[in-house]
Amino acid sequence: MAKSTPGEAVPVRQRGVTMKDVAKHAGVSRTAVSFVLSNRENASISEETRTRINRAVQELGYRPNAGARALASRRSDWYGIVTEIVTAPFAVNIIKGAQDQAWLDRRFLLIAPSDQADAVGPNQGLEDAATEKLLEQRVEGLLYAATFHRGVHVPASANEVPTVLINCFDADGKLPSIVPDERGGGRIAVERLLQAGHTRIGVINLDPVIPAAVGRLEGAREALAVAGLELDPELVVSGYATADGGYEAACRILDRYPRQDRPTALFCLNDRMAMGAYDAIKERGLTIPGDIAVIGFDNQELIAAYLRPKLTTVALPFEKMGALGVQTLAALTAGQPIIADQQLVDCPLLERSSV
Amino acid sequence: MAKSTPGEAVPVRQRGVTMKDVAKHAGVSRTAVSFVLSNRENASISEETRTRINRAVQELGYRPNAGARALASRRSDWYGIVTEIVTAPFAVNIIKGAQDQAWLDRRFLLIAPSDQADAVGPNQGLEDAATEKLLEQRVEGLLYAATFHRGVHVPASANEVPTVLINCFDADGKLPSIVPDERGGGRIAVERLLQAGHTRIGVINLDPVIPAAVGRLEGAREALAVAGLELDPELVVSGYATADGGYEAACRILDRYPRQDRPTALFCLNDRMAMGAYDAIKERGLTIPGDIAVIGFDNQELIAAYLRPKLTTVALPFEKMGALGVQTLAALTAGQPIIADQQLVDCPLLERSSV
DNA sequence: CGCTGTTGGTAACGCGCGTTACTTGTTGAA
DNA sequence: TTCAACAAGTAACGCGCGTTACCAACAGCG
Repeated sequence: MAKSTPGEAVPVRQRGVTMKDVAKHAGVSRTAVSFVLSNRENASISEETRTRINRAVQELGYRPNAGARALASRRSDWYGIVTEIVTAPFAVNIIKGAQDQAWLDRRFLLIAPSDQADAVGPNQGLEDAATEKLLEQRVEGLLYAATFHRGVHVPASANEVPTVLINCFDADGKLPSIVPDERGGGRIAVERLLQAGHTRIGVINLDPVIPAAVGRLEGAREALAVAGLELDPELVVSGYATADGGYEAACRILDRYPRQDRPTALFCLNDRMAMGAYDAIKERGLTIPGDIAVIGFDNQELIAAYLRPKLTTVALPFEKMGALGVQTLAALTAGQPIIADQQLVDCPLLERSSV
Repeated sequence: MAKSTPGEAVPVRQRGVTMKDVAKHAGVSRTAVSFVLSNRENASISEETRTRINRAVQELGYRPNAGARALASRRSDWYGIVTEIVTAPFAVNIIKGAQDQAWLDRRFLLIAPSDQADAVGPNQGLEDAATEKLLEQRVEGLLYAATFHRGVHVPASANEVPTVLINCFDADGKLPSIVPDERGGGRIAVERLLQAGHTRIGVINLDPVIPAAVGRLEGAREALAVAGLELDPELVVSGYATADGGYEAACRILDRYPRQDRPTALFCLNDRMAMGAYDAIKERGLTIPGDIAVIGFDNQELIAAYLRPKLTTVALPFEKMGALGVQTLAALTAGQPIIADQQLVDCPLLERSSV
């Protein structure tokens, strides 16, 4: 492999070229090479030897050894992220956002999978396996990312390096976290419906105890209050967070009232349920948004963008949360104090065609 | 941080505990500690000092430094994967499969993002950035993973370490790859429809030139041939690989024939198009699978499992391909010869309710 | 002329660990 | 009693690099 084909344009990389080789080839000391490669300000190297060294680097195809560099400099430029997202990729854009940001900062993001059970539960032992592995790699900071917004307990060893939680928060309230502004999202959704003239709005709710449900519903109430309205408890129905759950909940709401009392809009607290609601509405010969407007939450692209009509929904800012997580971590590792224990990220409204 | 609270049950980890500290604490040489920790067979250490060392490790909360170990032993236990999947997470289960397998093998998978343009195109320069970074980390092997089955060019530097392609293949035909058995998938889909009694089958095709379309269609033809049937070219319509594309294509097929000549089943070459086909069918007052059976491809969970009725489809074996990629890479790095240039992985049929 | 400051480098140490070569103490057989 | 064989460990080197301390040559200045 990597045979030296004569006449090749690309520099032939030899395996195992070290700084020493570069130094010899350039006729200087290894120290000089190190100085040039790390662009030291105060080191005095003449322009001529500098170019000679750079040429040697090119000719030999030298590639720095990140591990050795980390060992000597005592900084790895690595962050670690522990996440169940690899297992349940709903929120994979968190990883994308974090990756991109880390890449921009010239840092490596080590991704370690955690079983969902591990991340939530108090079961010590297995729980720390991923964290432990990351610390063995001498990551300079840790991120924990969850697929859905909730409280978690992180392993104790996370205290050893700066740590930031993404899309979840520390149940013990000690670590900084990045979470979606559920309330703002709920507010903006209902505001949109109000603006379209709807005053009788049905809500298809999630399990009422989870942070997402609590926040989004609270936001909905706020928006109604501003318009001088109240949320009719009868119009709020809960169901399983699935298409079937949404279908059933929508059926209950739609069939409960005579035509003139029927809600003219449905706020579905996630897109999967909206998907089911679509079916219930269409089955009854009603049109979207003509007879019933529908607004979702989550912006699960595969659903929202492909439903017919396309679903207007509130987006969970996964990518932004990932990026912000890395930025916060960078600030922390740079020694800056924690800004806030819980940073809220906007959930923007995505207008499509269902309102 | 990590303050020593007296009376704490958990061992208090001190930052920067090294083997030397462990050795001192146990009253032995650092070499002895190294021998014990790496479980050397031929090293002779008495059972008593062995336990003494292990105790010291516990008490001090020693954690090995993976980087230093890699430097000294000249093996990193790291694989790198370059992928656009982080950007377009459709095939994220490839990463999951690879991760899990690597984790089982006690190896770390470094994930580096590649822009889609980079991975395909011949644009040198930026193209290699991810690969270069990974090689700087001294990964022992490289994986390249694509979101959809196609030919790619990998950067030249990939030659320096064993390399395996996942869900794509080397356009130059030099590197081993893991790809889905599209033809087998097409065959099994049509076999299922034939078995259910359908003989007049419409096909909603993708862009006819991509490997997925070619293979799946070929498989469909094979299955029909076994039953003594031929694929009616008129029944094959292409469209954009979206729900809208599927909707339009399905409309064309459904409206073209009088009722008795209408196909009784649709083979949609991906699930998104099946989603659109559902709408076209329902709009015409037809039922699934009563009037028209539908079978998809890809098993995009968010769609297939939530459509009503749930979509029977052929799964792309992302997770398996990821795992097999790592296994193949492990074999290669262990010095075994390449088994085949292109390993096909089965696409299993997932029975739901649309046939 | 001696002195100081600057330019352009180099020698040498250590990061944390794997590994080889070597030492010491003990046992058993000749 | 002597010597080989083994058990139980240690000293020392080097992996590839960052970094500090040092050195030589030369210019400028009084």
